[in-house]
Amino acid sequence: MTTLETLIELFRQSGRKITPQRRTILEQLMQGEGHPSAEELYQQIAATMPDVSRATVYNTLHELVALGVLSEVQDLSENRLRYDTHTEHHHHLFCTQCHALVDLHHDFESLQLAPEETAGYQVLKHQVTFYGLCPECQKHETD
Amino acid sequence: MTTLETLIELFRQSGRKITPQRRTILEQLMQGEGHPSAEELYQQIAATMPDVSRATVYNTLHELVALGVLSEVQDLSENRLRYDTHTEHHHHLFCTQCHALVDLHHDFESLQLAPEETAGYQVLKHQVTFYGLCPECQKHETD
DNA sequence: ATCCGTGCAAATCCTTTGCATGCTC
DNA sequence: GAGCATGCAAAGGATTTGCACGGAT
Repeated sequence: MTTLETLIELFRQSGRKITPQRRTILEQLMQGEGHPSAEELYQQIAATMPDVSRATVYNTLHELVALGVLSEVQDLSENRLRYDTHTEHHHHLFCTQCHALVDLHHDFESLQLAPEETAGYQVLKHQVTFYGLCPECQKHETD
Repeated sequence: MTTLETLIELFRQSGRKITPQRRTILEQLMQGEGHPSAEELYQQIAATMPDVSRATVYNTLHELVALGVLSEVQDLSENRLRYDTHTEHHHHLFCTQCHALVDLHHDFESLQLAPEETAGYQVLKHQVTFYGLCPECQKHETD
């Protein structure tokens, strides 16, 4: 997780301008807990800043992804993108039924590939996704 | 990988009907190598069966996912779904620049979660994604 | 003063849906 | 023959784009 100040500094240093809209978007992202979609974020921003444009929200999200401080995850159930502020190394628990997504912090040390396995890729990081049923969906399993 | 015959049998046993369209779609999926999107698949089918409807392709893909013989994977660059016929246990190599996706068969034995780490999830399987640069994008890195 | 960022609205792309017809079982 | 699958076209939803105006540096 990055702090708001760091983000603003990052924007400035990359020649981008800090506008009230962007500041609000960054604040919302930093204080949020989950993996918001662009629309959800837009709704939150619009609550305090009624005239924001969806285009501005999308635009800012793309900037953040380009800066590497935000990552996109696909939401298969809703068929849209969600955004994750945890760009540091972490993993996911994914419910195959309701598609809920939970962050998981755990260090798997043994995930190295032999050079001949990488298909020529220069591997920079990895992520493990565990698939299964979340507590809620396990309850409904008995139906 | 499943065989065409197995799939057809699976359709029949689940009370679904086998139509020429579905047969063609299954054939294309089985003989393809990559991770096609619905549209790419539609184009391939349309080459030999000009009147197929996109709706039929989407419909059949959903049936296959429901039957568990096909899995959806995210394509962040094009913002659409891709389909993977390899539902058996395997992993992915993903290029963060061009978003190319390569299958990787390797058994990581030590990927177990302690009960208290699972957030109540009943974990059924896991997948490791390695992020990095594919050979092509490494070449362009020197620009 | 210079540009970049914004809002608006239209456009685009992927995917879903409704309905009448046709085909599998 | 019964009921599901199909094709078509329109609808829906997420995201992108063009453009003139306004604000940050």
